[in-house]
Parts: sequence; C-alpha cells; structure tokens
Amino acid sequence: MKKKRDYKSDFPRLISRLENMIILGAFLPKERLVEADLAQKMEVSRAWIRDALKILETKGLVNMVPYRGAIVVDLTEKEVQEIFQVRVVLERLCNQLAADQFLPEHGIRLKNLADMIEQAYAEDRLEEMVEANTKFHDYLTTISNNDCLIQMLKQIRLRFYLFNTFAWSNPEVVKIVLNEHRKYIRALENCDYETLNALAESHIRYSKDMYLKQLRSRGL
Amino acid sequence: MKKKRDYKSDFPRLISRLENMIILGAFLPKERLVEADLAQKMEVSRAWIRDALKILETKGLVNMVPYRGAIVVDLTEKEVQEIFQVRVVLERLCNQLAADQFLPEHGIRLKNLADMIEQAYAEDRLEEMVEANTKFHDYLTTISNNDCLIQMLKQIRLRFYLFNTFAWSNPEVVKIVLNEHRKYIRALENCDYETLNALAESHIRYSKDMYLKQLRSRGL
DNA sequence: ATAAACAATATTGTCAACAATATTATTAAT
DNA sequence: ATTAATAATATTGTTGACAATATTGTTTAT
Repeated sequence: MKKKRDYKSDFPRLISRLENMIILGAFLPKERLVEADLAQKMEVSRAWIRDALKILETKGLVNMVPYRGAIVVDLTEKEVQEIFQVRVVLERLCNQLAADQFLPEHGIRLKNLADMIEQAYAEDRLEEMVEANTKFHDYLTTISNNDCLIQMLKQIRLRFYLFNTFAWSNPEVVKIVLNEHRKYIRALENCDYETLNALAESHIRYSKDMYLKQLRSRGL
Repeated sequence: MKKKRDYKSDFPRLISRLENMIILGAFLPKERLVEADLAQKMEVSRAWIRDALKILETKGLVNMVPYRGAIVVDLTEKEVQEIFQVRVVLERLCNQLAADQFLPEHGIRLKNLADMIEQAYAEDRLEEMVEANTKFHDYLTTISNNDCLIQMLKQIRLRFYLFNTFAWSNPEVVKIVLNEHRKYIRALENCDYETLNALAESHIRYSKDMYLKQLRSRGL
C-alpha cells in the first residue's frame, strides 16, 4: 500500500521535525537554511519547506531575510533574559491552575514520568531523558486545562529549549532538576502555591544561567 | 513613479489589514474567507492571501480546514475565559517591568494619549478612540522593554480585541475604562505594584464580561 | 414529492517553470 | 598583489496551470 499524503497531519509533522532539528543542534545559530537542500533531505516539495520556515519565523526560531532565506536565530543575552521572564509568569499560572484541579491520577502519571526521566538518566540515555522531561512538562500543562495557555507555553518553551541543552550537559544541574520534579508533584498535591511559585522560577533558572555562561564564554 | 513591491513591508501590512478587518467585524464569526475573492479585493496574488491566512491561523484568528479554506473563529465561553486568564498575568508582568523603569517622559506621553482618547470619546469619534486606546496600551508595552513580552502581548491582545467591540458600545464601561487610564499612570509613577496588579485585571474584565453577556444572549 | 445517484461547478492544494536578487568567481586595471 | 568591475552561479520570490476535493445543481427512480 502506497503511503498517502495528508496535509493536516504531514505538514505539522514537517514543522515538528524542523523544530527538533534546530533544538537538538542539527543546525548552528546563524546557519543559513537552503530551501532546496531541505526539500531534498526531508523529501517534500520546496513550497512546503518555504511555508514551514515562515511558521518557524513566527515562532521565533529563524529569521527570514529577503532573497537570503531563513537563518537560525542566535539569541542575545537580553533576549534570553526576556524569554525567561515571560516563561516564569506563564509557568506560574500553569502551576496554579493545575494545582486547583489536581486529581490523584495526575499525580500517578507525573510520578511515572519522573521515574522514566531518572531511569533514563541513570542509564545515560540522554535523548530519552530529554524526551521524557518534555512529556512531564507537557502533561503538567495539560492539567491546567487552558488551551490558550497551553499554546503560549508550547511556543515559549520551544524557544527556551534552544538553551536547555547546555544545562543538561551539567550533571550537577540535572540532579537538582530531577529532584525538583518530586517537589513539584508534592506541591501540586498539597496545592502549595508558595512552593510552586518558587519552583517555577528556580526550575528553569538553571537552564538560563548555563546558557548565559556559555554565551559569555564565547564573548558576545 | 510606479509603486514598487516590497515583501518585507507589504506582506506584514497585508496581514495587519486582514487582522483589522476581522477585529472590526468586516467578516462575521464562522464566515468563510475565499482566497480568490480576497486576492481581488486586496489587489494581491492568491499566494500572498494563502500565506497570510496561514499566519492568521497561528495567531488564532481563523481556522483552516482542508479543501474548505479559512474560517473566522467563533470563540466559545471557555476560550474567552482562558484568553482572559493568560492576558492578565502577561499584563501584570508588563506593568511591573514598566513601573520599574518608568521615566517622566513616559508619563507625559501616556497622559497625552489618555487625553486623545477622552477627546475622541467626547466628540463621539469611535474609531479614533479605539485607535488611540490601542496606542496607549502599545506604548505602555514598549516601556517594559521586553521584546518577547511585547510580541506575546500583541498576539493575545489581538484575540482579545475580538470582543472589545462589545465593551465599547456601552458608555458605562467606557467611562470606567477611561478613568482607569489615569489611575494607571499614577500607579506607574508611584511604582505602586498593588494597584497595578488590581488594574491589570479590572481593566480588561469589562471587555470580557460584556462579550460573555452577548454570547450568552445568543444562546450558545 | 423525496431521496439517491450522478454531473457540473467552485474552491483549495500542489508543483514546476521562470523572474528577481544575492553571492561567488573571474577578469582587468593600477 | 589589490581592488573594481563584470560575468557566472546559486538561491529565493512569484506566478499560473493543473490536480484533488468539496459544494451545488440536476436527473432519475421510487
């Protein structure tokens, strides 16, 4: 059976693939993305690549320059700080909403995911760990049951993931982060807003700080 | 001299035009937007209209259905509440940042804009009033000096404006809103976080409540 | 008259050829 | 050898033709 094209599912998938490639560092900051090359590599038409890149521009992953095409963003220190500030308040809202309607089954699922993350870390399976971590946060977002917030957080986390890699390469930070997942679950179960507010900031601060350190060492 | 096409300025303008048409009610909720018709009306190619509609989809103003095209969104009560919740926390962050770096010149400009709004209202020039009000809030956002936040607020306000119209048709509400602009400026000058936090919510609550009332009266 | 089957039309989706522009390589002048 | 001017190449931007699908209209059977 020949596989059939289906825009409504294939096009979003193409975007996801490109997003992942950028996040995982398949392209470097400032790198130019040539439409024809991508089209060949991804086995889709150039038009789709073009459209996808335009979407990525609105998401803040690439810059489009007339007659030069898409260029992978290279965040400045100021931009990193700005993204951090915005993400904190959105995560806090998410935590609050999630805590308000937290059910035992949510806790079970979150504990399950936290186990998976630690397991993957113990066995040094980095990619798997990153994936499970994403699932943890995505699921937490779902509990908030606010679609607008879900969309916004998805968007801003995507930009944030651009500098998550640097944090994950530091075992110290990873240990702290994994530990915080447990605290998160407990605070949600107890509807402990104070702790949740603090966690929202500290949990993502490490990623930001690691990236800034790296950025400064590059001298910019 | 023949006017020349320039993607980098013309395409964003096209998007703005479409956004305004939707916000100001040139199209009704659920209305189908036919690409060829729009292309003719706006005097651009169908491709541009297509691309613009895809952008509007990511902004949450239209839904794209395969082989049916773009349809103007019709917000549910739940969606309205969700957008409201998210906007409140973003506006609060904006207020806080703006207050932290508030300068006398900012106050002058804001008072100026507040005057313009009241003037336009007094002379019953509705469109002008709406425009000045948008400028007021845009300028306030600028003061925060956080580009990520500016972009996010722009996006969510756009969806919010979908139901601003209903609030502006009520003189009671308008009076309160105009009054609040003055309170806003004072609170910013005094760096009064408490008041600013309260204002962030109350100022946009009216719009939301008016819209919900209208929505319920339509029976949905 | 109603409903199902089919045909005609309208609309969107895809693609490939070509135009416009930028980038790189080559040549010529000093 | 270095720079400026020009040509060659590579890449993006635009358009229009056609395919795929949905919508509407017509016919036919009951």
